[in-house]
Amino acid sequence: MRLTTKGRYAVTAMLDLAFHSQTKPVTLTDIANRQTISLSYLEQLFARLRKAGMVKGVRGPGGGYTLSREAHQINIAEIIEAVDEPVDSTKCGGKSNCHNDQPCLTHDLWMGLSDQIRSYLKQISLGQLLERDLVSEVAHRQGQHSERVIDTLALKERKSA
Amino acid sequence: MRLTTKGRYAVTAMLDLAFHSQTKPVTLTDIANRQTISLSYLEQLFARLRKAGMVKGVRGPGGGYTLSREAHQINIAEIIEAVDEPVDSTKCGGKSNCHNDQPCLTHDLWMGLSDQIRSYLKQISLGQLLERDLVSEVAHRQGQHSERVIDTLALKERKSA
DNA sequence: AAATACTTGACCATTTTACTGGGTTTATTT
DNA sequence: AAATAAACCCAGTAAAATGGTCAAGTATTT
Repeated sequence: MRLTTKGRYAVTAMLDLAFHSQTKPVTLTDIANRQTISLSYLEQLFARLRKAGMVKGVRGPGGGYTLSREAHQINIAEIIEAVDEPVDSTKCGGKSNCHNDQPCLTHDLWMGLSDQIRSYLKQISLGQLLERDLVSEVAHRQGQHSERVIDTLALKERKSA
Repeated sequence: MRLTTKGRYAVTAMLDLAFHSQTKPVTLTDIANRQTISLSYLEQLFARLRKAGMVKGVRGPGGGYTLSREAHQINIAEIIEAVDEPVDSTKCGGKSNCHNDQPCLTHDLWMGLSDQIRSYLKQISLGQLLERDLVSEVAHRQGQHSERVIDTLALKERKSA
């Protein structure tokens, strides 16, 4: 499990999509404008998200993207893994001749950590992120009330329309 | 909190150091050989780890590096943060004029996740990683007994001497 | 003094990231 | 039917990060 800006872009875009696609598909152009991510980069990311079966593309005017599952059925780990190239982090490439090499031991220790993080992110759904749990937590960190955060989202929706 | 190969290298090297520096300082050359990391790259990493106060350099013949704290007093999060350039992941650079921008809202949602991961890694010490907890967990995943894993470490120590 | 070992800085190749720009298909709207 | 709006596709590419090299130091111990 790697955590890079790429994964953050993907999660950000999915959050935006989950929030705005309640009624109708959302165009990548809209997401690009709201989140200040380049359109073509979003296309790359969504090509992977689509192949991973997390979003559905609707062509033609009035089209865009929608979640192919409910927001609570999509977890953060799978979003990140969908866009992240699976890097072979072993030196030996997983060859079985590597049983007694110390690099592979420490590598395994690291992988153990990585797995812990993955399973943690697997427990968190897009829906949860949007709902009170983390929103209110963030709001608290910012010394705001969660109503205000929600208002902010609604405000932006109108502004970008 | 980013999780990249750089952080993995640092944790790997610190694990090696913690294990081999029980009695005397360990040279970066030794770590480089055992872990197949380039010496110069290790030098870069350890320069940061030293500035972060996690290791001490001992100059002169017989010198090398030692932990400046006990292995149980060093957590994984601080190792990673020591070598990771703190990337400003906000678009607005944390300016206060950004209160109502949605990029900052989703950014904050992401940061909330990131904080969770950080605090998780903060709970895990180098010492724990070396001891039974995670070693046996890894050994279990590999279908081995932990004795065998420990043996592997000892084996390498002799081999590289 | 000599050997060892850390320090520092400049440099560089490769890979990944993030983006640009050109298409093509599909579906809607007029 | 024509225009249009959108996904979808693909080749290229600039910028950044990664991982590494080289060289000239400085400090310490023997």
